[in-house]
Amino acid sequence: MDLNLLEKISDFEWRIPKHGKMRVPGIIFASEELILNMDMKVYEQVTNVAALPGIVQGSYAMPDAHWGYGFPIGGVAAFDPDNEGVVSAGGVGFDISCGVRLLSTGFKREEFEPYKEQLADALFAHIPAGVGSKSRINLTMKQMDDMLHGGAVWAVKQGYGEWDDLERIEDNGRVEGALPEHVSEHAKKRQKNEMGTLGSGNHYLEIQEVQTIYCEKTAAAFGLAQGDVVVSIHCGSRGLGHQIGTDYLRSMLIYAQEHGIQLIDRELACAPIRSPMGERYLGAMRSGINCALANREIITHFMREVFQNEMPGTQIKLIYDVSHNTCKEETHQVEDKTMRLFVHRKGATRAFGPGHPQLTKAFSHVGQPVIIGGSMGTASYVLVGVASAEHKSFGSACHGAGRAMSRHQATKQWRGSEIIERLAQQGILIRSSSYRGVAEEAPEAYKNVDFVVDSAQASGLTQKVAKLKPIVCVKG
DNA sequence: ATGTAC
Repeated sequence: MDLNLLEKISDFEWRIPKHGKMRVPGIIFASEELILNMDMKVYEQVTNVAALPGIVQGSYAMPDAHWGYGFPIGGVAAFDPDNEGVVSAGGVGFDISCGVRLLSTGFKREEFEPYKEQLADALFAHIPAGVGSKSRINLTMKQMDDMLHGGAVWAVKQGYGEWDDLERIEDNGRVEGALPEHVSEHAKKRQKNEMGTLGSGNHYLEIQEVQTIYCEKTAAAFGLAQGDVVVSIHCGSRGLGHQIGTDYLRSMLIYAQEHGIQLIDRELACAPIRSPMGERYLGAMRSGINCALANREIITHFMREVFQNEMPGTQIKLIYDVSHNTCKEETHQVEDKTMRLFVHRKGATRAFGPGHPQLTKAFSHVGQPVIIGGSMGTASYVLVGVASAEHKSFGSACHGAGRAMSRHQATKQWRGSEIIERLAQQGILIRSSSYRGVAEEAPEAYKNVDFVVDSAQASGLTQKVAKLKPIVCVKG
């Protein structure tokens, strides 16, 4: 991206001044180096989003931003429902409520070391992963609707997961306002036997070691100490979310045509929040969120079964579960006004600071855990929400490393088998059904997650708590 | 991300 197009606010905050059809400025939170390496497409997409009806305050890009469908991945935008505000399927993303959860195993690295090979094999055997992976759970259409209403709460009621998990999931494991009747039959059929599956792409289940602690007090509040063995699960709403995105993108395009709405980019198809189309999408999207929350809960259950078999007596506790592809109705302060807004976070994590009324008791005094999934074989981070993010980004932070290179380009440059061998030499075990998938996820195909997280902290969006180093990675 | 193109 050309720095000459931006106004520098600080070393880590840059403004795209309002021009053309923009209703608000664009703001990119990143170091000069990250911005120089960002695609011009990010500039275009942040600018296009700024022109959507009802957008409030700014169109934001996080330090991990890259080119996405319509909205950039790493994009945050909030809309006023009472002033023409819209909801956009491309603004949520196709993998609705894709997210990461972090769990503690109670083991230290030295205790775990002798078990790592057998755990890697058992997890890979027990948890379905890869393109089109199928589950041993097969839901009826009635059960699908119950799941879409109930999210992780439904999963726990079915015997997958533990009751104590729920208060450690965003929205306590289930969002209100899901309307499964607005999810197509086709979407539900695709998902019937995909509950508890990892999927492919950048999704994974990883066993990690807490390598560095940046803030002892917050780490202790989260239940993390140096040398602890933890598990991260990164996945979303699988075929269901994707089908909802596909269905509503088409419907929103037709809606725009019928209502004479001019779209700068067809990929930004959207509908007013206060319209039948907007309400139907929101109801379907919330069903997608519940599906992803249930999916991560079921995968957690399968993972706990594996630990129970291989290391009997293990108690695995959920630390937190965040989503990073959502649109949520939230209360925010805009200048001196309190507003109800619909906040799109696409490849961006909610990051509420201490004292935020939506946080559960466990985190109300310390701030929300923000879990950053790094790329395969590289570090992940645990961050904490800070109050300053509230007025900067509607309480949002980055979500991962962010791609630096397309999947196609990555497969031309690396071979999966070589990457697995190289990581094995570093003591990192990869288990995957697809060499091509591994090549697409080569560490070098991503931005440096350290730089992304440092930028997020320096720009006042979040604070570092801990750095996690991979030990075992089960990939799709 | 995705039954990696209806």
